[in-house]
Amino acid sequence: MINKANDGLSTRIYEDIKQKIELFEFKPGDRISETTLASLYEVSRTPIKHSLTRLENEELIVVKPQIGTFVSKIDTKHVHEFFTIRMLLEVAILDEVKENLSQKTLTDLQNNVSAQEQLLVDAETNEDIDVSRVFWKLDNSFHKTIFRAVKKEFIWEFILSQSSQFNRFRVISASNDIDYLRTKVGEHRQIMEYIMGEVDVNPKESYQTHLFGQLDSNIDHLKEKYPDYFL
Amino acid sequence: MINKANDGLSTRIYEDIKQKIELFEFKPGDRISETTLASLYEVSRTPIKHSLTRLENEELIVVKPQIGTFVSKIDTKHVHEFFTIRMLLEVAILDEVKENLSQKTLTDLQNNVSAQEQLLVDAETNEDIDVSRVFWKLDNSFHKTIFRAVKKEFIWEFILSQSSQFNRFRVISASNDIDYLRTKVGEHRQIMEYIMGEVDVNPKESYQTHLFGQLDSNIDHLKEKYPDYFL
DNA sequence: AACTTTTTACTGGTATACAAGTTTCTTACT
DNA sequence: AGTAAGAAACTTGTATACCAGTAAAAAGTT
Repeated sequence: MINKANDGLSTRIYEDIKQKIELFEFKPGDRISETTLASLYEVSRTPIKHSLTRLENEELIVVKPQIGTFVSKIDTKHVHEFFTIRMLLEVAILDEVKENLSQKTLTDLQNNVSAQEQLLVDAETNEDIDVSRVFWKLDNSFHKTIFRAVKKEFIWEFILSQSSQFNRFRVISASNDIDYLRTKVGEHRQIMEYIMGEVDVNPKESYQTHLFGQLDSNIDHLKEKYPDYFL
Repeated sequence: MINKANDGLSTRIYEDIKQKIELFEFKPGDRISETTLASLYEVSRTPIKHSLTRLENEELIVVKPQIGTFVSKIDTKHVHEFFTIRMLLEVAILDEVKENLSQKTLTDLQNNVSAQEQLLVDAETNEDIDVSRVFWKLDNSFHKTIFRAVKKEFIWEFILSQSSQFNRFRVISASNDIDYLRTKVGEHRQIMEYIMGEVDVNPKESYQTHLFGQLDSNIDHLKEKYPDYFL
């Protein structure tokens, strides 16, 4: 293998494998041996092992010595916990956002939510658009805007850095269940209206009631549909 | 989120190096080459590299290809951000704790805070006791109790798993500044009294005011004392 | 046929040799 | 002495060979 002055042969491989896992090209439970990957990428086992170590730390794979390396199954308990932490952090800053609401933040949020709602309408009549991909891009932007409004983007960055496990869950959720997206959009509108002072009820309550209920029923539904993907 | 991993050679080495870094046996900025470590532990570079990869993911070391491997300097921005997230999560559940306060939780917290306050008294008259070590053990127990009270221990476990960077800061803080500990104990009593309903003021406000101020002045003080340890 | 033993192929863990880039010291020249 | 070119001593990155343990297929035994 030619060495092309890279600071990142193993980094590129790491990112590629990670993407394959998150897009279910490598499915939960799949065996991915070091030698197989080495011949796939036409490198030796060394950079592969380096990549796998990082993926193991993110719990996207499980290495069983002398037995094999496997794509980890999705731990729904972890998904639920991640979701809880993410919710707590966001709700925790909402009042601060409300107090420091700038015009720019407001229009950003309004435009974003409008785009989300329009996407749902378009999805009804047009099968072609990649609803999932577009939605999660808007979703990411929505939440980042909120944290940026109080100069705490780092919290959102932190959440993203911990979301490897959740990402897979998100992919199979959104791609098949438009009702799930509808609930998320409703949630976003609710958050925005709370920030704008149009409603007084703290979103934390509704999170805890029907939104977590929605998450749990979604988990149950996906467990039936893809029983092999879950722990 | 904690990686249990295999209890193998490289895992033991990983934990040993990690401890050496957190206890400043390997100081921020120190060069720790793979070959040096290999001869130190009397193994080859392979398991060393495996360990270093994991430490690199936790940002406890920085690897510069073809140049060297260095113990990372403490990023005070990260410490501040970590502290913010930790505070937000804890404050976010306080009201829930207050509503579901059990007798056991209450006595656990009271005993814990009493032990902390007694420790401060003892520290005045007895130079021998390892104040730092005892305090942080009590501190850990205090916070874990709070999260357990609402069946959310996983949040505290999550916080701990992200605390590598913060741990080093904690070590040099506590070992030299009893005033810092005094503030922390006061903070703990305040949290407990809020949960007990004895005071109505939400601890979030006091966090934001003098406790974060205390943190910042502590950072400044440590930066003067150990200029080489910080970024 | 059913059970036990042995072989074989595969796995990740480790040690080692070499490649490629950086730094530092040495050497040669002015 | 001062400067610049060059050799030598580092560094981590990668490839490869071998080790130890697992598991399943193959062979032997009853």
